[in-house]
Amino acid sequence: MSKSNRSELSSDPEFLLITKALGVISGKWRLYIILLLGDQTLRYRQLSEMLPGVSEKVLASELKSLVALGVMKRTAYAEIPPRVEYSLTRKGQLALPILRKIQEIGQIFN
Amino acid sequence: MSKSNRSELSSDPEFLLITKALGVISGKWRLYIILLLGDQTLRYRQLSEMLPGVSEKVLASELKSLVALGVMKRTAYAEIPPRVEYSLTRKGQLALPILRKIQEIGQIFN
DNA sequence: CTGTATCCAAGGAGATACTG
DNA sequence: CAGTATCTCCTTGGATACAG
Repeated sequence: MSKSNRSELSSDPEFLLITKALGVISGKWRLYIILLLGDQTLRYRQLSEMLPGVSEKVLASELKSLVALGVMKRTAYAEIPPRVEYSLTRKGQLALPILRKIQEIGQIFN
Repeated sequence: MSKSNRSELSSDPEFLLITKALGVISGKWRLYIILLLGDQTLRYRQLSEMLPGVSEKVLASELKSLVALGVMKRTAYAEIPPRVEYSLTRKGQLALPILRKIQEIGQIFN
């Protein structure tokens, strides 16, 4: 990383990229949820069961954020009872290999 | 990521790795600071000048955390005025290529 | 020069009850 | 089944003054 002195970090393109990336992965559960989904398609209930200890409110808002960020897509079926499925978007799948690499960082510092 | 149902996520080794990794990179400035340092050795003042808008308290506590995590090492010289140099540890250098990759995630979601 | 000590505000995360 | 709505913390990040 080379740096020319700017008066504001917010005008540094690299800083903006890093901030964007952190938006995708940071949060206590966010990265874990993405890796958990992986290449699968899962229903809300399935995700919820795979995340014991994560409250409804937290899971729902994380999923909503991930959809807004363009990481996941949400597909709702007009059935009763309701069925909603989550899967990674194309962008999410593109990022997946790098996201998996992040676990290696955990290994290095163990 | 395959999941067997455990009652607690905290007993899932993958969750622990991810949490550890997040500890290294998450925080508004942490990842940026690591990449900024890169292969160089820099003094406190140099880092401070490269991070306009980051207060002394925040920079100092981030550096302290990074040292505690084993990402950076701190070398103090018994001189007047004091001189302190920061550089990546071996582990930090090991992680560096992956950390750089994280910027690509920012690119994907731009 | 290289940091600490305080105090404060804002947002993230959690518990619980309720709804379409 | 798939979420919202509230209400509470708790932690992170920031401003500023001070210290070794």
